[in-house]
Amino acid sequence: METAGSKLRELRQEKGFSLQEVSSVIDVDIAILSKMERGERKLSREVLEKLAELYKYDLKELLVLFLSDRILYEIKDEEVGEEALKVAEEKIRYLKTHQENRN
Amino acid sequence: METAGSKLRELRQEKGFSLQEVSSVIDVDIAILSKMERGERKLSREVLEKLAELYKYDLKELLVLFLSDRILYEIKDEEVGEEALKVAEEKIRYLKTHQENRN
DNA sequence: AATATATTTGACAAATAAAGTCAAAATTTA
DNA sequence: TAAATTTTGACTTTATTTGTCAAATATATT
Repeated sequence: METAGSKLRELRQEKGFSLQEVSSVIDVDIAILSKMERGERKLSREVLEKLAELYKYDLKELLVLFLSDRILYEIKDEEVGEEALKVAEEKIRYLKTHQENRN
Repeated sequence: METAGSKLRELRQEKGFSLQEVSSVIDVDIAILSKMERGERKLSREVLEKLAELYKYDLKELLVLFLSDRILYEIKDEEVGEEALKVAEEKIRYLKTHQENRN
């Protein structure tokens, strides 16, 4: 299953970067990068954005993976997970039509 | 929009409980209950379960609200939120068919 | 209006979780 | 097998969450 981390690893390898190289460019510890790519540590939005830029890859596409990973984490072990997803969809549409996304 | 908190407040009022009463029964501080009902503090699963029992209300239904609130929180300000939801749905179906929900 | 009851607010402390650092171990590549 | 790369784990620091409490506010009752 494709995650933001697995996608980032794929991109890094395609570009031929080592973790060390990436680490020094974006100033994030190698160990953390390694863990983020493998999903052992939560990927931060900040790192995601830096890597999208470094790899010249569409940030939105990565964000979709990133957010769907987080959503999945909330519901993966839940019996009612799918239903919760549907309700969340209804709610987000409601928010959009009612412009209640202030601040 | 209905949230787990607003539903719990509604149920409490229907049953005629005060926050104090609920507080002493389930042993959670009044201030926290007040905040949880209004969404100012994250509702915990533990409290949700205790209240479902106290109010004799379907836990699964409350869980759907609870989880959808959490999902919404992840994506509410995101341009690609809806797309992320759809991808999350695909992923959860994938996990279900591949029984990768081990542990 | 005054009192009692109920709820909300905010400041603070305690507990928990997340994020960062580093070196040794393990793995992969040349 | 040596060099380069990646992974692991222990540890520290920082940030977030959770709990506690009393004062402030709001709502009900008499």
